[in-house]
Amino acid sequence: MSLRHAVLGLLAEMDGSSGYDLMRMFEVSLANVWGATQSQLYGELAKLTADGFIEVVEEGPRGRKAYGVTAAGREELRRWLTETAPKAVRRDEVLLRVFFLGLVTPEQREEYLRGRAAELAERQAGIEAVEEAVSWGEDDLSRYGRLVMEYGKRFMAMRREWMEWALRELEDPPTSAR
Amino acid sequence: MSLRHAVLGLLAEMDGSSGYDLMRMFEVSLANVWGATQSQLYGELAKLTADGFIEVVEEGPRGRKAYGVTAAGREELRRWLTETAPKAVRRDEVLLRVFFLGLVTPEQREEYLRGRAAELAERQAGIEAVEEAVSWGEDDLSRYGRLVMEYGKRFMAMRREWMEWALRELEDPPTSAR
DNA sequence: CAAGACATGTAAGAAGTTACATGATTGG
DNA sequence: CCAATCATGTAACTTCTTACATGTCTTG
Repeated sequence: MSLRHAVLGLLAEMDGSSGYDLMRMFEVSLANVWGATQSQLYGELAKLTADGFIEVVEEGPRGRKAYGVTAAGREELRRWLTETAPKAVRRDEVLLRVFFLGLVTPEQREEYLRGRAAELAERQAGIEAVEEAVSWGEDDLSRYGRLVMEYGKRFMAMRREWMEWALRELEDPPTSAR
Repeated sequence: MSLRHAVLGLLAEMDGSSGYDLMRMFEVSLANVWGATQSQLYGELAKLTADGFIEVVEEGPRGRKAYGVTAAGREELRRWLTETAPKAVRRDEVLLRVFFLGLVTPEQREEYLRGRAAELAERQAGIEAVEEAVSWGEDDLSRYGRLVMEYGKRFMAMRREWMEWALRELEDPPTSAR
């Protein structure tokens, strides 16, 4: 139930946001760590309201609802952060496919890895664009967002290096039984 | 629908496996790239059979069913590998929480990062145990499994380094506005 | 003969995806 | 005035998780 806490956390740091505001936040800053669709977000806002963790603090034009975290919501967030352990979900379709690369031709293997490397380069460019666009302040979200951003950079660099290594490995296999 | 293809791929490389066999395979070799529960696996086997992608090739003791991939299954696998693009799911609860580290005390922040680092060390030990236990041959699964294993090692090393960096960063913040 | 491994399944519910559906406000 | 952006929601479907349920074979 992490989407719930992602919403709660975001709202705790940006009180008075609307679903639409949060959606953009998910797109730019949270995209790399926890994705959410618009549909999911609005649904979760409704559930959080029903559960008393957030409330509508203001209604604006176009039906805009600004939400705020309640005391119960803050407590829930604290509980989540300090009393529950994150579970590592290990699901990576890119790597899953590497497992089965023996089922295609050598050309397709190489094409695959090169394609993924290209995607990575795109994402790297994307993260750098965000880094420049965002005005990094001294608020908590900026402070910890920077840590996450640095992680993203290291992650992508690591993957790229691995892909280059894997390509070399395919070219020149280290056979013990040549 | 990647679980489907994970099962199909595994079965393509290990024809005649049972649900139980595949389950263990998921636990040891696929655990880091695509997790699956027992329940999901048996369900998927039933669906794959209904769709004609796999078939029961033999029935053994204790109700054991050995499956084999059909021609249609092989074609589906090939199609998936060569004609569809993997989608990068970006969901990492460990990093999500880093985003909200401003909501807890400095002690809790440090405790959090140290705790994750400890978990990582455990996983690293686990992967090394698997590496030693598995008899790496020259078959495809071994060949490409080794690539994935190397990725896992690099991934964990990267995370560990990042955590150490983040801990230093928290201790001694790089404030532009001191 | 008992414990442990082998072996398969079902059911209920939570979470996530995709597509549809609608309408208001604002800036050029 | 029209296009873009703001803004919220619903419905159908798929996928994933957790828990329950049952029974067989092998080995010491």
